[in-house]
Amino acid sequence: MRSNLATDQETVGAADAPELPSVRQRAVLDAVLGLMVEDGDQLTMDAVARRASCSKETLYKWFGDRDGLLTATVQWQASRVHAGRDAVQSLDGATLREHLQDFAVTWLTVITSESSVALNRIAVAHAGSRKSNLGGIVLANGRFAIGERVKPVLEAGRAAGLLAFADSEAAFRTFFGLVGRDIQIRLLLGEVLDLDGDEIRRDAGRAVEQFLALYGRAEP
Amino acid sequence: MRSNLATDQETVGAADAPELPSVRQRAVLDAVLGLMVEDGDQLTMDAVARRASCSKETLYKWFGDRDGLLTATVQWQASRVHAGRDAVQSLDGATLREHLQDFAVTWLTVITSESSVALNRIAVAHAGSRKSNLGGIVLANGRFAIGERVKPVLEAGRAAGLLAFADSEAAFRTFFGLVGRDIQIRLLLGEVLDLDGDEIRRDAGRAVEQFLALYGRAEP
DNA sequence: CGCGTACCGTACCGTACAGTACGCCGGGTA
DNA sequence: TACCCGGCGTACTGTACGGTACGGTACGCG
Repeated sequence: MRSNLATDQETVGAADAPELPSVRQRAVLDAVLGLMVEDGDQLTMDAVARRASCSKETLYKWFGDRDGLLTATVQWQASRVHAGRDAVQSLDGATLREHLQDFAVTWLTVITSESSVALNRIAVAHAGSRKSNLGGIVLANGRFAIGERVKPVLEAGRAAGLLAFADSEAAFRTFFGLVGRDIQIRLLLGEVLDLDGDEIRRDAGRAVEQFLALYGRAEP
Repeated sequence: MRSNLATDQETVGAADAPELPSVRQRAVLDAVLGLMVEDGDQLTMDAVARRASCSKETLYKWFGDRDGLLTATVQWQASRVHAGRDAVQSLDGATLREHLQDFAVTWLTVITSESSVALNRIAVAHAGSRKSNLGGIVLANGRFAIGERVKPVLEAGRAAGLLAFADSEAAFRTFFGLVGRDIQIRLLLGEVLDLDGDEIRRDAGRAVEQFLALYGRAEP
């Protein structure tokens, strides 16, 4: 069921069928991303077609309509973010810390990236008008995806006697708050923060320490 | 040239001059708010004029252009949020807790309100395109305004030996994160959360306890 | 070779919406 | 009474943009 029999690509990203885009289609989606980042409101179908050197008719054939194109773009961007799902075993305090640090760094890197900011802006704007659930998709691939990856780690930490909490969702949300703080909303509202790698690592470290201070147990 | 009495209202909310709107103008701005909340993208100048029973020409006369109207609306909404600035004196542990609880409840109430969500959506969407700094205004009246109100309390708490921190801005940002967590982004992206008063109070209480666990000092 | 298919480029259509022009009314002033 | 003038309603203009139609080109296949 893979691509490259260059025949009859159907509408991509249409709600249920996540049928991955062909190479050419991915190029189009990258063009969309590029336009979003450069100038959020210059995202017209004409501009996309020009940038991607394809015809509008092809865009409509592949993606149905403008919303379809945006949806496909969101999913394409999402698909290259959550790379690996890591199995958790044998946690000691150091590896727990390490895992959490990793998550925090990853998350901060994502939300401070230009493409994430641009994408979230589009999705937020879209959420205002009903129809076409871009916001839901972004949430599912961002906030909720990371939650589903972190919670098993937290639970493993609890199983190993390193953490104490009743509700892993609540614990995760606290972690989320400690990591993100006001960063995302400030970026979305147009403030320029540019954190470099060091700053992100420092921030992540602080968040992890605070989280462990709240939920950690003295290691046996 | 002009008799500057109750006549001759100039353009409102034009960048520098915060010249507060007249009663009639406030009614217009309320109409804008109403439209925003009801259906974010139905916010056309025609719709506003119809809703407020005024002519478009008047809108343009008063507010210059669409951005001016939006800006004035944001400022109008902001002006009725931060009601009182409370002088801080004689903090003991209980009143510190109480103050923080108050801030947290206020903030959660604001960010979960429909008008705030709608307004932030507009501002975020606007921040994508340059020109007209709606995002900055929202930040200044939201995130930063609350920060400026909380930090003196934190510093008073430190002066009273109840809190320990080096940087009040950093401490506040942690507080902010603990209070807001993922709520605002989820709402902006279209999730429906509707927290009632009880839930907000519980949430606020948890955040305050966590903050004090991180920054509190055993009271002498 | 002719035929179908996939796609590009461009011209085109309809509509929505920001912004403008103008006629009319009602109330304040003399 | 006459006359301003602020503001209402509505009709109008220009344009940007989503979506469609169509001609032209390259390529694979019988």
